[in-house]
Amino acid sequence: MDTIDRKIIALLTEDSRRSLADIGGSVGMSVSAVNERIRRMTASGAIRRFTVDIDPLALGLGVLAFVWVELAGDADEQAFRDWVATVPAITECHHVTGGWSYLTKVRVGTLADLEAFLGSIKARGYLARSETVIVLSTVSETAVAATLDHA
Amino acid sequence: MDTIDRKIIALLTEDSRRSLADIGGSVGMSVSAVNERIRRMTASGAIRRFTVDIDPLALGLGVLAFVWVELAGDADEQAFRDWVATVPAITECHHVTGGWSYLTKVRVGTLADLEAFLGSIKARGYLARSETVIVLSTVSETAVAATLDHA
DNA sequence: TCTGAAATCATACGATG
DNA sequence: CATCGTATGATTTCAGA
Repeated sequence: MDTIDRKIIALLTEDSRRSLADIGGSVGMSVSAVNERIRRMTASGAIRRFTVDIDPLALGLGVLAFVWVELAGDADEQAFRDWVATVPAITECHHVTGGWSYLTKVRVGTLADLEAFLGSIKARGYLARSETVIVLSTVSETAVAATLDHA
Repeated sequence: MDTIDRKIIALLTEDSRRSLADIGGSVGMSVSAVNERIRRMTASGAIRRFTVDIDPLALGLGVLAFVWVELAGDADEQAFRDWVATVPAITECHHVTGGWSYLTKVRVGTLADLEAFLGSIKARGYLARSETVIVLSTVSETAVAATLDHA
């Protein structure tokens, strides 16, 4: 993972449909060298996958919220984690420091959907308490490799 | 945006390097029809871009934190938003309901970097107060279109 | 890592329902 | 108007050095 790899990642992050020739021109390398580097980064897991960035609104997911969760004392933590992975509305779930156990990021279509979602967590008995913060607007939401200097 | 469009999005989210022929086989359509649909969704903004999903660790970004921000009473809110967009460490920034003004998601290499980052916010005079929550582990972090049923 | 050939693919176009 | 089949130019892939 050298400077050239990082530059390739930055270029692919911008547009992963760029041709190998195009990328090669930007980093001063041949098509096959670039191809080999991408293959290696994909194999090592540095590049997790080639994907598309979708506008949530296009999928009818106009409501974004963060839900803080404190698990009930008798809750099965592993069962909670397994369940989280199966719920489409939960796009992120992090185990965090501070007064709460988990922070989840939730995307749903309407506030009614959000209410239903919160109800389903409660119904499963995972919750000791929770707090929901609704996003009014998003200032920025960028990929991890937006730039090359991250000092 | 019908069922077939959503299926195409789901397939591209999994692997955007799939060939049009492959996708066409999955949705029962010709190469040209699939191509036209992808072109249309890209033009309309439903597909924002083709990109790669990068492992933050591969870029040396091993520390993830959420920072709650309450802007100072005399802070220039637009200046804050503009500044946020220029800081590589800030991967997300949302205007939220509740006791805080903004929730930011921050990725840095080390806790020292995190400390430096917090210092730079303070130095700019934006803050009335802030609270930092550090992520211990991430249970899930999926794309928005992971499935087709989001009811 | 490069060059060059071979295979695969995306794209454009006219036709069809 | 969306979809299709075909032709063509571009692109990825793979061999050998």
